Amino acid sequence: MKAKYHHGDLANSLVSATVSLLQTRGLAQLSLREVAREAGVSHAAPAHHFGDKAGLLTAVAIEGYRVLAEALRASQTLERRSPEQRLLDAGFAYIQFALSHTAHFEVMFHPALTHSESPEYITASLAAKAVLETCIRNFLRQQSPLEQIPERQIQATVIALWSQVHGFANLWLAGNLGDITDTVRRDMVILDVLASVIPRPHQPT
Amino acid sequence: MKAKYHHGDLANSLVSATVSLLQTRGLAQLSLREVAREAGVSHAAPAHHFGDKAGLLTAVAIEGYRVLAEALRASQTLERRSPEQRLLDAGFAYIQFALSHTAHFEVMFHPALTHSESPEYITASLAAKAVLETCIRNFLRQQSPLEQIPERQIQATVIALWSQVHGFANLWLAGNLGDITDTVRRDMVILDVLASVIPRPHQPT
DNA sequence: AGTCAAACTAGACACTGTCAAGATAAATCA
DNA sequence: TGATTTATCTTGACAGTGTCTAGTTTGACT
Repeated sequence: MKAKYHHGDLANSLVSATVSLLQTRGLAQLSLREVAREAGVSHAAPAHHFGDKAGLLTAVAIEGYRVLAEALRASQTLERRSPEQRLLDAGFAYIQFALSHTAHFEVMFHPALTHSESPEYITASLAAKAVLETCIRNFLRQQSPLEQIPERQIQATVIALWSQVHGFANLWLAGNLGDITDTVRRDMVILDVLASVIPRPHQPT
Repeated sequence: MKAKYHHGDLANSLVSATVSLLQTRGLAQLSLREVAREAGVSHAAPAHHFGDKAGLLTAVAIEGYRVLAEALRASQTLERRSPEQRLLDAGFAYIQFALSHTAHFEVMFHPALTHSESPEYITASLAAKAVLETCIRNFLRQQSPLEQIPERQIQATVIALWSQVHGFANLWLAGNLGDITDTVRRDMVILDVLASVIPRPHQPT
């Protein structure tokens, strides 16, 4: 806040300003110069810290992956929950994150906007995915504790459930589920949808 | 192709050029001026036909919805298919469309890029969604022909299945399913995932 | 043939991302 | 402490962008 030459924590301030502007103006209207203006620095300051626009958005995405991973972890700490409930909790947390952190979410899943090959990005991304996978593995293990589930089927389930919640969030954010605006009904729809996709005791194909 | 002053079919040519450039350079690098260059006209020609950049992308999105609707319809014309197979056909067609028309798909589901409130857009969008919904309704009807399925559950199923294939396509395009690069295994994964989400005979919760 | 509207061009403006060079403050070290 | 080095940030410039206005060309219609 102080108007010194050396800001002190400019990098973080720029990320915050970016997220803020993404939420208000949207991705298409975002400009490095406006971010700089919002943070009260010169127009070239962001480039110094992040290299280029993609670098700044990379920082946003990494922050997003960390928040998502933490939200997924926190969703599993409730007590006295059945395996199904735990899985629902994870899916619900994923969707909650997407809908409440639209700026992060959008950037996270558009690798063309970021330096998605950078080590920090890959690390953060894989870490979040690992938490998600653990949730599903725990569910499968508790659901059929005796028999060995083939790895192939586990992977398919991970992809299926991830696709489910991810697609739901995307369609919601894109306005394709627009009939349901009421906030009360919204939670019910999410639960309905999530509940309908929990794998039943599996029959081999 | 003729270098006349009046191009004759410039609007369509511009849409084609846009799709072509989206596939090669990507959304972030797309510029109206390059589209104009690609089509061999002046830099302001696109604006005349489509108003602004969003207008041009709106035309791309509408074209996408039409192609998608047609692909879904075509997927249901195979003979001697079980209800489950028909549903798989529809889901498979949706994913095939997304992966083979990435430019359209990306624009279709980012309403901020387009004039998504325009009548033609809404019409095309709803038409495609209606085809998708019909596929799922047919499946549900044939799966349990005697009992009445509550509309609420039908809607939840539509959202669930749509989310599934949509999320799968998105994750795939974003590179989050990157472990699977082999084309042969790719189809198997898609089928695995799709098969794992077909609703079993439903038990009330 | 003459008129008019549509199709397209030409030029301008403010804005953008990025680069090079300079200014300033902090940190390091004698 | 004082000098120097280093990271931080500014300034100015450049090509490229979307869009606006005014003009030019063409085809169609009476």
